[in-house]
Amino acid sequence: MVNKDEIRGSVLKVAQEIFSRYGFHKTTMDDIAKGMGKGKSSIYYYFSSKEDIFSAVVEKELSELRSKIITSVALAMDPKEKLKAYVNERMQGLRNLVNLYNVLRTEFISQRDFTDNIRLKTDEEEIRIIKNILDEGVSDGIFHLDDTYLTAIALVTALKGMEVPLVVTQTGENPLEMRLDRLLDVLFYGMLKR
Amino acid sequence: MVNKDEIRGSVLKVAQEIFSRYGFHKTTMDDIAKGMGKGKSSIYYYFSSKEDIFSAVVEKELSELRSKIITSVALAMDPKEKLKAYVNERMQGLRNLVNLYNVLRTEFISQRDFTDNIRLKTDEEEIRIIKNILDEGVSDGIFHLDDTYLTAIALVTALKGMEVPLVVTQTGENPLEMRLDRLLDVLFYGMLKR
DNA sequence: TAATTTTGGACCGTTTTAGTCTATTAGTCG
DNA sequence: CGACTAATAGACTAAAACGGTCCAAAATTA
Repeated sequence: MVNKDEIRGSVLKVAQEIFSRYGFHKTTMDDIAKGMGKGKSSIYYYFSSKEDIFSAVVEKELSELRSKIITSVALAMDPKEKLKAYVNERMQGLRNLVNLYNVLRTEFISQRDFTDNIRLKTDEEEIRIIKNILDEGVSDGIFHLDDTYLTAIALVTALKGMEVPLVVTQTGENPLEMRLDRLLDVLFYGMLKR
Repeated sequence: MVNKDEIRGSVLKVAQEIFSRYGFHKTTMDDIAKGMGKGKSSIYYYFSSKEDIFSAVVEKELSELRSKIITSVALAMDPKEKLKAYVNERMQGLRNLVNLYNVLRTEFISQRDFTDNIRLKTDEEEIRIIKNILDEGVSDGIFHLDDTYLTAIALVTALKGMEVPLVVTQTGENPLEMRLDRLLDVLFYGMLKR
């Protein structure tokens, strides 16, 4: 036994690439096995099903983004900087996640349970993180908000809505960044004014 | 009847995009039909088979590249400029063709007849075009060549060989252009030197 | 209205697919 | 070496997806 987790990791690496390229349904277990240079049975030795691999890929991507965001936010000084850091990190991670999100959106429409579970978990976590930042800002007297929870929801919803044009306009200059900056300006204006 | 050829054209447009994204085998007739917002039967009303559509896509792409090259070459003044124009146009068209060529290379290894037919036809046409340019240059006393046919074959072979690294390094700077320029220099040097 | 073009949907035989089973190899430890 | 375990390949199966057909119903044209 070399290292089971290590091989599991490289399976996920291979799978992530193929999944994000071809989508869930067009990716076959044989594709992944071939990408590993092994037989299909070997893959089933490390994972119990195709969905198992896919969930693991999504989870891995999410947790990587999560930890990046957390450290980046922790390093920022005041709440305003933290929020900016959060949005920046999220935008970076977005590019990696876009394909997977896209897969979820386009391919699991008929399998609602699966999608909704992941999306719901993600959304709630994001809302919580942003709400914490906003709360901190409010108690510091920097933000002026009646309801930080609702504001966090609005921000997350806006961010999610922004993913679509990113998918559409993958090449050339990226209009998302500009729009997110504008959004941020508007939000800051709303929060900071009087 | 609106215009049968028009609809055929838009089917090809849709098919070209899906084929070059997913490859031949991973593209289903239902994908193409869905891309057209129609049922599968409608597609079979305009085309007789999946391979029929694929061939038509390749042919269309080739003829577009062909006419571009021809006009560009015709506009150039002397044979040296014509050869340069040819290579430049071919490089441009290459980017559109790369995916399709890639599909042919990677997916039709087991279906030799199909691939060889298309490749052979293409090669012979390219060789003929280049040979004509070289002949013109020789009779004008600009190129010094013993066998323009063999030289044309060498050039086509070289150009074809160049496609592979283009596929591999699609993003960022494109090493192909540099290498083609070098190749052209070398060829010109060989042809022009006393 | 009648004739023709175009379409959706059910359908069919075949191929591909996710997943299983088993036998075999490679590696470890005493 | 020999016994045990980890890891793999490959044949296999049931179910799904696939390319392609058929036909009746729209939609269009005349």
